[in-house]
Amino acid sequence: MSKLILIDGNSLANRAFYALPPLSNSSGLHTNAVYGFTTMLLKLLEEQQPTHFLVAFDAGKVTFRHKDYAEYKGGRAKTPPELSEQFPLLRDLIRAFGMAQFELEGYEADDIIGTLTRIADEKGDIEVIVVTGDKDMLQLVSDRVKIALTRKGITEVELYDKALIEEKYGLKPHQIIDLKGLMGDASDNIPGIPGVGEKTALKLLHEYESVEGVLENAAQLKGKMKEKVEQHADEARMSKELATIYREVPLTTQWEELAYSGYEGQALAGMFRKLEFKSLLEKMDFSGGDSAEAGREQASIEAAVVGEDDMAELVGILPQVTALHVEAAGDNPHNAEMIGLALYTEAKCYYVPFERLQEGTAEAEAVKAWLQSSDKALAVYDQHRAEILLAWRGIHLRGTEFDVHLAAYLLDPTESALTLNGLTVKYGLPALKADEDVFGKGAKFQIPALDVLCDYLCRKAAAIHQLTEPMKRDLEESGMHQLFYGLEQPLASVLAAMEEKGIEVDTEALKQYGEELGSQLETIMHSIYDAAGMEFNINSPKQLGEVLFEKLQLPTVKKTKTGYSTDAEVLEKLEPYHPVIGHILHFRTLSKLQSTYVEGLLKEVRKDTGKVHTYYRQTIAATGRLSSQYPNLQNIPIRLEEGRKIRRVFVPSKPGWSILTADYSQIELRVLAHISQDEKLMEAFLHDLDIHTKTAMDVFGVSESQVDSNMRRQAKAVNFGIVYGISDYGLSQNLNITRKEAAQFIEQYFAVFQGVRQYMDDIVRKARQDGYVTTLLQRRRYLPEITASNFNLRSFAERTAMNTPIQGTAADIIKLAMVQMDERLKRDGLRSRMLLQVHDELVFEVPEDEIETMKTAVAEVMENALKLDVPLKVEVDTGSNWYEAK
DNA sequence: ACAGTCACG
DNA sequence: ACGTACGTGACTGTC
Repeated sequence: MSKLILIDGNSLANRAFYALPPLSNSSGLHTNAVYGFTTMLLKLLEEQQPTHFLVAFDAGKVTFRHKDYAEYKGGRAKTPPELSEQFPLLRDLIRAFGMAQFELEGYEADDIIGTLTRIADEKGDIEVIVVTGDKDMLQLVSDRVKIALTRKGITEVELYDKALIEEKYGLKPHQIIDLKGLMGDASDNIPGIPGVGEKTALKLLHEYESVEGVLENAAQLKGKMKEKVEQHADEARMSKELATIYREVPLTTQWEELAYSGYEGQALAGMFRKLEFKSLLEKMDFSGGDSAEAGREQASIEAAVVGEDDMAELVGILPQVTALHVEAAGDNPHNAEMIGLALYTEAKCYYVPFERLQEGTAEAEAVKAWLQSSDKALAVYDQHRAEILLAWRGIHLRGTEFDVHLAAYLLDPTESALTLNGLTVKYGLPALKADEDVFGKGAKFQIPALDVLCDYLCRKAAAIHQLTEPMKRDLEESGMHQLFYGLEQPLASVLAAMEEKGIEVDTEALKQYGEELGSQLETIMHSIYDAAGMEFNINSPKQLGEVLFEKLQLPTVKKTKTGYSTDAEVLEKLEPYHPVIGHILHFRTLSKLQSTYVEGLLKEVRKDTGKVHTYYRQTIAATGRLSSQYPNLQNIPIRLEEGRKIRRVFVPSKPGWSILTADYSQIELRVLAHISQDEKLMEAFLHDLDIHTKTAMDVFGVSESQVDSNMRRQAKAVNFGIVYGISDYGLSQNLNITRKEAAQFIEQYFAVFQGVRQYMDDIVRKARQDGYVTTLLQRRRYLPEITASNFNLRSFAERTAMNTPIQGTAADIIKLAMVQMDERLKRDGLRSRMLLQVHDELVFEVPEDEIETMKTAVAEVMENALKLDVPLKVEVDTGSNWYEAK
């Protein structure tokens, strides 16, 4: 017996679209409907094992139903673009599944399906399952035909046969159209009889069988009901007609064309890769088939653990090694436990437990020398991390030519995982396990048996090798070749060196500061308990909320998902109401300093060196900035004097040396001036004016002497807003003014800085057109949500489109300066060392005799790192610690 | 693991 | 009308 599955394509696509959260691939295509559709198809194939398959689609805007009834489906919301753009993908997907698909101008999918079920009914010897979200289709149910109605979600369906319809409605399948004739259907704009809903309609049908039966017997009805039925008889007849599926569509399709014999793995895998359905790719087994190019099956690879006696063989094959992987346990490479190295050659892969390199044998030394030699071109995964790991063990890795991790970041900086496993999926390479699956996670972390470990790490090295060519191609295609080789890759080594060097912390001073904070906190804590009249955990927002808003009955300003908001903004508004508020604000400030900057920092100081070694993350921030961890040295307090004092504990590592800081002044606004070519803004920087004062003069239309501190403050906020991708709401929040006033400021700003307005308009348009924005150095960020119909998502993407080229170009510039400064220090044989980067600031430690040289050199390098049409300005300062150098 | 809060540019 | 300024990381409390 044959089994035919008929899919109502439009209905299912809609279902999937609204049932699933937004989802898009890296080129900005929305894919949630396609994803839902895919899971549905896979489930049907597995559970039903059909012999025939067809997906039917609606075609043409106007069907015969519109000709009969112009309002048909009127008032229905237009299909959002996020969905309509998925239909072509859906077509491709069905093709990749090897299934028949069909549409016919002037007919809807349900008419095609209705016609096929009629043919099946006549033909006999076949079972049909129709999959749809449309209850009307129940009218097609027969002995041979069942309807699978989607329930919540997408893959869950309820299978209706005659018995179930009888049980649920007490109706025969053909009476479904009578039901709809009476009750109508708001979503298709089918009227029915007003005031008749499902309950009444069913009662009437149980009594009179059909619409016609009800109308004939209208006289027997009572009161309002009688009136309604008589008045709307024509609507009822028409509604029934509209609801009736047309089952005589002139189909030319031959039965054989619907035959389904399964999909071809490579075609489907290719489609999944295009759509970036990573979880499906990983879950499904696409092996088999005759394709020589492996597919995703776990090919067996030649892998060997290098034992003490095998070192000579290893040394022999070193020239053939093309890929290297360094594995260690722990997130922080500065204190991670080394596991070992995997060295890949075309013929065989070698796993080298790290102990092999520490045996002091001639062979071990040869391997170390090889690692440090520039005379090779290896592919690696995360060169920066590998360099740090090896550097702590006295090995200075060189000769790395390509880094698939760093390349993956440039190709899509918003991708959060960037795991090797994820990359193999994306590039259709043999499956690789996730680290978590091999090592376990958190407390369960465990290094597996040697053979498992060897196999896994060798597979990693093989994957790195195989990813290299396609990823280089992609980098080239997106114009980021130079960014990679000229900037990011050299930077990785510069960062590793800075981090390994570390920065000295005066732990005694830090502890003393901690004690002062501790006694102050103690005092404030008691003041708070006294003022509140009770003791509670001030650090608990929940308890604090209860005290302030329930016990003390203070007015609630703002709420969070879970309760009352007690953040600084709220507390500042409450300050006049109760003396406890001021204490709480102060307590918060000091307790933050104590926990994060005293205790937190002390934990990160290495006992052996007395230094902290932050880990700069080069592949985290979507804009191209660095981030800093363990500890984060990019958010050390400065704005408030109390916190700023922390900076005193960051000191030079040698007596008599100084800390030198160099800040870019207004780098983002200068970048904006260059990108937008705005005349006024460029002129301001060409004359090196105080940009906020100048903005105030222009926006408020006053002379320099008339600009008071408040005007300057407001102008400064406007400038910030411009950089962030301005909105009146955001500015109004920041300045505590009304939205209208904020909108006025913005309008006045744009009236003066017309080039900036032009840039903002252009960049958003370009983002919509290309799906991404770029920095001056071609760093790219995709913004799939720029075309969203959801206002919030779209607005966010628009602001990001405005901000990313600015913030990202500033990041490009300081990165360039770092690489150039590193070269400069080497070239001039200076002893000064670069210690930190804080987005627009570099920190060095310098010996006394290099202070003047360095002041000049740093400013020169930073100011000329990239030539813009406005000058870059750098302010340099020195002092005995980070606090004094500013 | 997540939410709330707050430190920085 | 919609409701957020852009980009990060660390700590505490709570579930």
